[in-house]
Amino acid sequence: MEYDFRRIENDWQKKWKESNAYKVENPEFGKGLNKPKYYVLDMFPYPSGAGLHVGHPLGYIASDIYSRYKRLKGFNVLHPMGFDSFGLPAEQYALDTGQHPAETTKKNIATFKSQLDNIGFCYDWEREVQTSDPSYYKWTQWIFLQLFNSYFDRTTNKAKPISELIKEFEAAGSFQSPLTTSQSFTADEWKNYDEATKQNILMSRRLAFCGYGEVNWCEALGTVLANDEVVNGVSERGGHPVVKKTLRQWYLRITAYADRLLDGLNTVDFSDAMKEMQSNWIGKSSGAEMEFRVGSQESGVSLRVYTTRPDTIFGVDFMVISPEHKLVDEITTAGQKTAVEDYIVFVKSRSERERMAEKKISGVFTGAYAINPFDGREIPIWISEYVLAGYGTGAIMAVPCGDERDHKFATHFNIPVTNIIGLHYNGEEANPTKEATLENSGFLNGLLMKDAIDVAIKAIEEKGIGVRKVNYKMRDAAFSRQRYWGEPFPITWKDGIAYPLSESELPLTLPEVKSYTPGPNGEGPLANIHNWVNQFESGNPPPAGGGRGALETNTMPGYAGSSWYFLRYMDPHNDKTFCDRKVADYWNQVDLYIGGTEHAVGHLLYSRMWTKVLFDLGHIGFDEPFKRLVNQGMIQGSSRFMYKLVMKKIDQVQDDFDKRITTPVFLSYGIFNQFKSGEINETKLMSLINSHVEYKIFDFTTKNKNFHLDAIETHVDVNLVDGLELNIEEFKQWRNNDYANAIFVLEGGKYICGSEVEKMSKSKFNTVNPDDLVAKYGADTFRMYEMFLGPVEMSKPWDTKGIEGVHRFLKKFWRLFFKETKALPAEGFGEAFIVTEEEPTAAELKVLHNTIRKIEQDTERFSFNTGVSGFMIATNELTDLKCHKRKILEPLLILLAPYAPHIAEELYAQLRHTPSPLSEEGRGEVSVLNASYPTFEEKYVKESSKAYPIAINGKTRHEITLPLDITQQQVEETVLKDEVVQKWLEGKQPKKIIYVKNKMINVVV
RNA sequence: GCGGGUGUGGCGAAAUUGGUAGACGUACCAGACUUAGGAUCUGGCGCCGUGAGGCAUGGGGGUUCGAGUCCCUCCACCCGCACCA
Repeated sequence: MEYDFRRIENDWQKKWKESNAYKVENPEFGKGLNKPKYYVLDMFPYPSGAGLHVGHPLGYIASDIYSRYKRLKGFNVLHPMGFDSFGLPAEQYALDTGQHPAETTKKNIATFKSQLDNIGFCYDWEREVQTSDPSYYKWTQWIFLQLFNSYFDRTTNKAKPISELIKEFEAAGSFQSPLTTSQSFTADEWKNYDEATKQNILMSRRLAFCGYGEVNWCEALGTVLANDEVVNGVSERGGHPVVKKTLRQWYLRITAYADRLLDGLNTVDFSDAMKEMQSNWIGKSSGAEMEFRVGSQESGVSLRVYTTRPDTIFGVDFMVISPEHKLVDEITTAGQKTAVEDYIVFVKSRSERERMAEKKISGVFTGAYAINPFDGREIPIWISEYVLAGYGTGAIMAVPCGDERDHKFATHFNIPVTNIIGLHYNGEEANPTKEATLENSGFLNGLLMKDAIDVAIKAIEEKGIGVRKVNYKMRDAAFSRQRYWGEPFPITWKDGIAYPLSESELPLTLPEVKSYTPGPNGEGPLANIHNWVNQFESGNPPPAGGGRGALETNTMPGYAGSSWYFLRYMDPHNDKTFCDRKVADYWNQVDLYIGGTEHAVGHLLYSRMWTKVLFDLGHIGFDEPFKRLVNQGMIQGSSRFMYKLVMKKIDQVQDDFDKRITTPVFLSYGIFNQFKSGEINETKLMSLINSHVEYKIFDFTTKNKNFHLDAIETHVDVNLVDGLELNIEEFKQWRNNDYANAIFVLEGGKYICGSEVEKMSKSKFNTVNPDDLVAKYGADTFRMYEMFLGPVEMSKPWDTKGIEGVHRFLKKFWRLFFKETKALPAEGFGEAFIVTEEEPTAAELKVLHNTIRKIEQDTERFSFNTGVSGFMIATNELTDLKCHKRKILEPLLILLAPYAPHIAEELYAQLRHTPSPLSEEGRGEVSVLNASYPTFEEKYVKESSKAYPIAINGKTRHEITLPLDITQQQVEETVLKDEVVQKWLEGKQPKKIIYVKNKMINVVV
């Protein structure tokens, strides 16, 4: 009987669904309370219109194997899936086509789900979450209100309800609480403030707050973006230009958590690269902030700088302030006014991108001088782009002998350099060392720089001109978007004061709209829906109405819903709370989180922060969401190119003269290269083409001087190419027979394509759809092949070619159970089934137990590629042994079940002599899903002897089989007696014989 | 520039602690069985060499009885950050 994967996979997927085989119970409701829990999570997908390609399931398959493995190992495994279904593309699509984002999202989710189900994942779909579902975003809004109603208490480093801050203000004013806004007040003053003042002060302390600030505005998308959504000065999605703009926005006070986000990295198992990316993003540095008096004593103007190297204070040769600095106008002298103004104009004329692209040194002198507080030196103050307004104080003290940029600047503008590190500075380039002994440095002379840092800070503090200070690169996260397709803020505004909706009013659902175009003044589309915006305004009947003002018209960003979804899976249908505390305590942290590196600084930081807030407020019992993170590599596309002949007008780069060629002509890769290199000229090429066809394909001759022949590279669908060879017949039918008459200039009778590794995308025609592969080879083959490609963490280009090998393996595995005959015997499967009840031999048991050990180890350490190879080896060996014994095959099936669940389930059922698919009675009881993992037993794989490699001076020359319990002396005797060894010794006496038990023997001459 | 990663046959890759480099699979070559093969099976397959043997894990150096693995140095490619004071 043949391995009929289509029938098997259909049957079992249906059965599993009917029997709810993947249902996961929470302990309260189910049995199995005594099982330990294990939580495996995939980064849920954004359901794009393009559907899944073969790159997506890589991580899903790995997590699915691991989940199934853990289940067989006796764990209660939570392995859910859902959809991150709010977001820009659906809305952009709505703008273009008028289709409601909810509609397209629904359609896309259906596609994704069917694609995922095809592959046979063990998700409990009853736990599915969709971030755009009101029953889900009700709780996203609820968590937002927690953030809104909390502040970060610096003394305990924890979030606390804002009501406690109010109590504190009422009792003691602002003085108890360090780091208040610039204004400080007494308890009495607080009580006398009007409501607006009070609310303003409170707003400046909330974890989710609204304020004015510079944001990344993307005109093309009509919205602001968070810092991690801007890449190289353009939007991550779409690559549109992004500019700085001051707007009223919501923010998350993630900076308050900077230290805890950093410290938390020590408690989780993430890759070094991932931890590094996150800590770079947070960008903590410590040093001092200090004031320099500008000009004379009487001026009263001072310049505040931030430095990590206060030890270099005597090496300050100039100051630099950013072009946007507040003091620019104030300190610029009359003489420098024009120069400074010109420079500011120049800076403003350049976009962020240009600024990044060319790093030329530029700057201008203000004419003003600052005074070094320790030696009274006059220090010129310059303006330059290389000092950023957004970091530190927007001003620096420049120490050219120790800082590369300062040095370049000094050299460029001929500013004299003070050397405070003696021979460590060579006059040519800066030396940023901390190990040098200070010179020319007043009271710091003779100190090692790294020790002087602290001494200097103390001196600065004693003088009252500055303080020790920690700085972060990370900014508070912009949390509002001027879009429709996102969670509405449960906030109304009245007289400039934000009022939260009450919990019972959630979810605040999105209104139906007809148009998705933005509202006035950079507001989102919701601003146009007046009924909706004013639903809580007086005029509407209570309780909703009541004069509470207009709703906030921004919506939350894409990362809102994904910042806590892992909690909702635990308790997805709870309508009393986002996740019951007892349930959260049971499932606890995600034990294993699998996803791509692209979320290193966005999603991961946000969800870590939200977890910490929910922890601080007592809603959950852990403050890191993900115990272990594994990053799957990206599967790149392997693009294929064809070379199409075109006519180009002389001097014209772009062309549309294709029309002049009446029949498309494609050059094979080699011909194309020869043509490009000039080995083949136009005339020769024409003759090559004409030898293929009798008719003329050009409506003019190449003699026409205004035109010349050229060939351009175009993508061709990788699915039409076998390796590099184009399937010409299939190609002719591509795109509705567009190329039915195309002419191909071949090499060696074949059309060879060019190739290149690129990102997998529809526009490059290099995507491969898992559905096609599943249809052709089956889900089990597909799963195992994806794993067989290489280590999960590694990026690699997709190549369909090797899939045959994995498929052959499964067929061979099948033949351990069934005789392969053409037709099904009339009675059914019985005839072909060749499994026996015989006792296994030692050799067979050895194969089995070696395999148990290998698969278990490889699965544990995420080495699925070698795991698959382990199955192949076992199958090859058992085939050679002609082993068809149940006692060997049954445990083997359990090992295989996580990797290839369908075939394992089918054969497991066959072993139990039940008809397949299972009869009603048998269902559930015999499923391989509920089997228990076989136990490795050392005794079956123990050897009594080993074929030792014999090396002479480290080079393997020979092999001798020796018992394992042999002594060094016996080894030496046996080895020296050996003829081959004698030959290599050439009569000399060995200096030493190294014997490593069970490894090797080395004879040193 | 800084940080992280990777470099092994024609290709994807193995080698878990320093111990027979190239498992497993593809591709390719030869053969068997077949009306047929995109089925299956057998054998070969790092490079040079008829052979003995020599050379091989990006290059160079080192430690060691022994190095793909450890150390130093250089090179290439990929990813992330990029004037962060």
